[in-house]
Amino acid sequence: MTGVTDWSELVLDIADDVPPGRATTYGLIAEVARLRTGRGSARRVGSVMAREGGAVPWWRVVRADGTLPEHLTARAARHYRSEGTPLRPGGAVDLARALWDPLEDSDA
DNA sequence: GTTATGACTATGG
DNA sequence: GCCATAGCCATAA
Repeated sequence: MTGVTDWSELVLDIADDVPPGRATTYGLIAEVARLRTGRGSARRVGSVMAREGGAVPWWRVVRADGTLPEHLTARAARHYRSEGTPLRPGGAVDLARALWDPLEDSDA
């Protein structure tokens, strides 16, 4: 068991597990959170990240299309470059190569 | 109680 | 590819 008590803590815990050079999506985190707590939505994940995302590698959590909101792209791009995250033209994360599935890794 | 809002997503034109 | 719409669900006013 994880010892996680709050829903938001679970989201942050998953985000913290994303390995460098990879990324996951709001939707996937929401899916895992829903399996483990019975509720959750991508929108809710975004709310948590907006509030407490500063405590985790937030740039590894992207939208379903690999992008982030405009105000975060510049900062995220710097991290991607230093981590070697595969990108697509335009600066979005290349999810075809970089996607990390929390469901796959969650058995650990 | 209802409305508006948000680091979302899927679908259809 | 872009834009609009509809679902989504917790929070704040």
